Order: sequence, then structure tokens, then C-alpha cells
Amino acid sequence: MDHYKKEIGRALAPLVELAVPRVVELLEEPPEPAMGDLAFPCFTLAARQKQSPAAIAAALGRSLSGERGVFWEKAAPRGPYLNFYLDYPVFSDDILKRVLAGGPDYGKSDRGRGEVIVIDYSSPNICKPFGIGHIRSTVIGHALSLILESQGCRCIGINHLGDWGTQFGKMIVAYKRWGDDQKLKQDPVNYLYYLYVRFHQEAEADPALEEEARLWFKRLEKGEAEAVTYWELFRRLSLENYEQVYDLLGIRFSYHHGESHYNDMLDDTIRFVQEKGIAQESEGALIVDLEKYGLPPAMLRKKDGATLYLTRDLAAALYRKRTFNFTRALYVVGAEQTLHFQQMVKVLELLGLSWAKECIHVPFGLIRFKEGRMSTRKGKMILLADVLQRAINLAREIIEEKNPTLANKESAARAVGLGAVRFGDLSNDRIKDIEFDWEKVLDFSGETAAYIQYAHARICSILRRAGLDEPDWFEGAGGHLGQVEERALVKTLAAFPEKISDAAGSYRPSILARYLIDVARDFNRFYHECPVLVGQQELRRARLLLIAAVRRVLKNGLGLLGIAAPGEM
RNA sequence: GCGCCUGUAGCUCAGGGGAUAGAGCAGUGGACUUCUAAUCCACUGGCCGGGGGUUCGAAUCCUCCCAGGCGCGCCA
Repeated sequence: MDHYKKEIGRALAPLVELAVPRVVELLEEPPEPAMGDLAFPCFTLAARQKQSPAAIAAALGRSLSGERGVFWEKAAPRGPYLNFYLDYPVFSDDILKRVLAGGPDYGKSDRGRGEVIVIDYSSPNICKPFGIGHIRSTVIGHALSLILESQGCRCIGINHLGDWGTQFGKMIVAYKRWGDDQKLKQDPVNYLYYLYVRFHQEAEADPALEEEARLWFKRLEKGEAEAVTYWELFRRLSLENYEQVYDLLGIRFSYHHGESHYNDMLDDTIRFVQEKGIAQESEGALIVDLEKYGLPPAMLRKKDGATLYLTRDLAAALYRKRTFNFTRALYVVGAEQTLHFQQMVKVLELLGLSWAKECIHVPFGLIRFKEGRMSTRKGKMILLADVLQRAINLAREIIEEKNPTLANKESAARAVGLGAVRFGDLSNDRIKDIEFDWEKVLDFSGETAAYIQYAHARICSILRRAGLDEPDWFEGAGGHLGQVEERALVKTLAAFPEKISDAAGSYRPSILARYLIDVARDFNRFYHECPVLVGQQELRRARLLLIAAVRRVLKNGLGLLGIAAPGEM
């Protein structure tokens, strides 16, 4: 749409004595199609010109009466607005041409060229099953990495596995006390999880267990063989389980650098901080006092000498800058860790690192049950693998019922089931908490991925019946698309590139997800009002081009969210 | 106690200075001999948490209050 706004901007700028970009910025979309396609509000001019906005709009309307551009055909005042009407035959032709010529690249941009963006996402904790809680980071991080890549950025996805920390001390204690090799072999992750939950249950009655766990973690940090052997075993078994989930979701990381990856950098990191003179001893621990900045102290080393999460994140940030020379580092991590990242960035700043502010926390809300927060420790959680499987199963059932002759039911069921789970997470603003509700996850009607996929599949079906996958372009196609549903659809397609760019700029995949719902809805309205396979050849060909363009946008858009678009379902 | 986030229709949420606040779900009624009814159409449903303020204009920005959530040195 930017393209067309600029043309109007050039026509309007000299009349209102504003720069073209400023005019473009002011242009907005009228609430109803009958009011035109782009509107220039005259309020800001009113004060300067000492006239009412309506009078200004009227005067501008007179100046432009009889005028037109390549893409707009008239300008008419209405109240305090000057409304511009697009020349739909020309505009539609242009949009369809752009979409179809762009193909898989339609919507892409090169504004991010030269950027290297490290994205820290997913990051499940070893020894715990991959819970639904980690799905948010996983799908949001993955979508962001796809979206940013579409803007020309080079993205490096890092799975910052929680493979270090005192929980390993707990696991070792639990395993040594209650562990059973046979059970571990049978169902490693669930068994480890059982031990994890049991540890916390027993520790409530016997606080000495916690102390013992701290000791074991200390031994692990020192590299004692027994501790390391357990750690390696737990880590390997967990990772094998996670890989299955990532395979199912089609996610590949550039690196699986977990927290343990930075172990041998911790001493240097602490030394670096001490050399800069910003660290101090306090109650036996090593901290950076941030009181001046309104933040609680950042602790780098506990009194028992063990390091903390923050220490490892600092080491990781230094390592990533050194290794990848990123222009931005995104941390797709829950909002409950906001303070932690504020502290991290502040410490990096105090270390004199100019790139500190390029470390950006991309927070998201909690997933909660109706009864309250999820608690891994109490065993109150839902396994991601279960959610995915149930969604796929339900999709399969529905396909069996609605489309029993479908050839690849399994891949369609996977696309729909996985899409539902992903979309449920991506379509709402990430900062908001999500209430986990099976009914909602397993609902395929309304504002869901299935709604978008269904529109896509219908288009594929029409094109199959027409016997051509890629209809041939012909000049003047846009001139045949005069129905309100057709115009609305074309206009919506035009917004795709800027929606991606908005999503990228604000790290909000939900902008794109919502937009795709709009596209699908506009298509469905069109579908019900405008038959494609009609006798009039030019109309038929024009509509085939239109739906091919819609299919392109739906497919590209879903692709950026990590969601598949099956040809049938 | 302090800090951050959230509050919009019965429920879940869009909209984040601009024209009459929109969807989905749920409810009611309609549309499949016609390109897939996982769809579409219509109706019902609102002190945009509350009070002040800024502005030509506030659901949107500021401020105070209320409610909920999340944090606040030895977890991550």
C-alpha cells in the first residue's frame, strides 16, 4: 500500500505544504469502503490555516477536482477528511501482477540486509518433559526468525537449553535415592520428571535434601566424574526426547548451546566484571550493585562459590557477540524474567559495551490453567507432545468424517493439528497470558489456522478443477474484478508486505496471524458471492488470477508462522 | 511495601490519537441438486475497570485509584 500512498502524497504535499513522507504518514484508511480507500485528515492543518478542517478538506477537494493519478481516480472531501478513491482496474492489475510475479518472494523485503540477529528461543529445561509452557517461546521464536529472515536479516537460532544449574543436583540426589535403571530406560523423560516432582515433595518434609542437592551441583561444577556421568545421561535422554518434538514441528536450530556450553567461560566473565571494578562482595556472594538504576543487585556468584543463571547469560552474551558479531540479540523468554534481562543489559552497559542495548528481551505472557499457574515442580503440567498428538488425532477424525476419500490424510491431519496449536499461540498478542483450554486448542472453526488452511485448500481445489495450477496473466484482468468482495480482497492482499514488516518491527507474529484471518475471511465472502468457474472467459480468468494471488499470500503468510498449507483437507 | 504487565460484548480476544468501537466462540434464525457447510448471511449482545487531566478529537497518551497476574541476592 505504501507505493500508492506515496503517489497520493506527491499530489497532496505541495497543496498542504508538508513533506511527502509526512503526508504518507497521515494517510489512513476510512472505516467504510464507500468512503474511499485512503483518507487525508485535515485536523492538523486547521490550526495553522485558521480554518475548519472541513473547509480545508473542501478546498483541497476543489484543487484536486478533475485530477487523478496513475492509481487513484478521484479525491472527494467528506467532513474533515479528503478521501481518495483508487482506480480499481489499474490498482487490481498492479497488485495481482506483483503478487503473482513475486511468487514465494511476495511479501519479502531487503530492509534487514546486513543484519545478523541471534534469537534465543525454546530453551527447555533438561530433566523435565517438554511442557506446554515452552511452546510459547518455541513457536514465537521460530516465527520471529522466519519473519525476520523474510526481511533480509540473517537469523541464528540458539536453543539455550536449561542443561545446567542446581536442578541437576536435585536430580542426582533423587536418582541416587529412588532411581531405577529399568524404569529410566523405558520412559526416560517421564521417569526423570517423576523423580523431579518426588524430590520437591520429599524436600518439603526434609529440607536437608535441598542442601544435599546444592552439594551435588557443586561437585558437578567441579567436574567430579560421578556427577558428570549422571548429568550426561540425563541430558542425552532429554535431548533425544526434545528432538522428536522439534522434528514434528519442523524446527531446526543453528546451535544447541545450552547453559553448560558457557561453563568454561564463567571464570573469565567474572574476572572481566571484577576488572571493570563494578563487582563487590556482599554477604559472601559476588554482586553488582544496581541500586543507582533502581534495580536489585545482580548476583554473579553465590556464597558457596557456585554461579547463577545471570552469570551464564552474561557469558553467553559476550560469547555470542564475539562469535557472531550480531547486530541484535533477541531473547524470546517469558515476561516473568523481565527483571533478569534488565539486570543483564545494565551490567553489560556498566561493562562499557556499546552493544548492550542491542540485547532485547522479547517477553510473552504465561500459560495458565483455569485454576491458576502451571507448576512443573508439583507435576501440574501438560506435555506439549500430548497436546500436539491430540490435536493431530482430532484433525484426523474430522478429515475422516468430512473428506473420507482424501489421499494424504495423515499429512493433512498433521498440518491442521499442528497449525491449530501454533496458531492458538501466535494469534494473540504475545504479552498476554493465555488460559489453557483443551476445547479451544482443539477447535478448528472460527479464527483458527484451519480457517486459513481451509480457504487455501478451497482455492487449490478450484484451480485443480480449472485444470491449471498457475493461471496465465493477462493485461486488464483487474478490470473484471469490480464486485465489492473482489475489491476488498485485492485491497487486503496489497497490505501483506507492510503487515510482515510491522510484525518484524514489533516482534509480534500476531499481527501477521490476524492479517491472515482477514485475508481468509475476505476470500470466504468472495467465494460465496462470486463463482470462479463461470462461462464468461475473461471474468473466469480474472477470478482465477485473483484466487491464485490469494493462495500465494495465504501460503507465504502461513509459512512465516511455521504453519503448513495443505492443498486438500 | 516497591517495580513491571494486563483490564474492551456472557466467554476468548482485535483495535494502541481520528469518521458510527470490531471479530471469533456461545445463543437464535437462515443458506449445501451449484468451485469442500472446517464456510457464509442475519439478529441478539458495550459506563472500552473507575476518577481526574492533556488534545480540535481519548478505548488509545499522562496521572491517581481499583482488580488480577508476574517479579523483587544465593532457582531458572
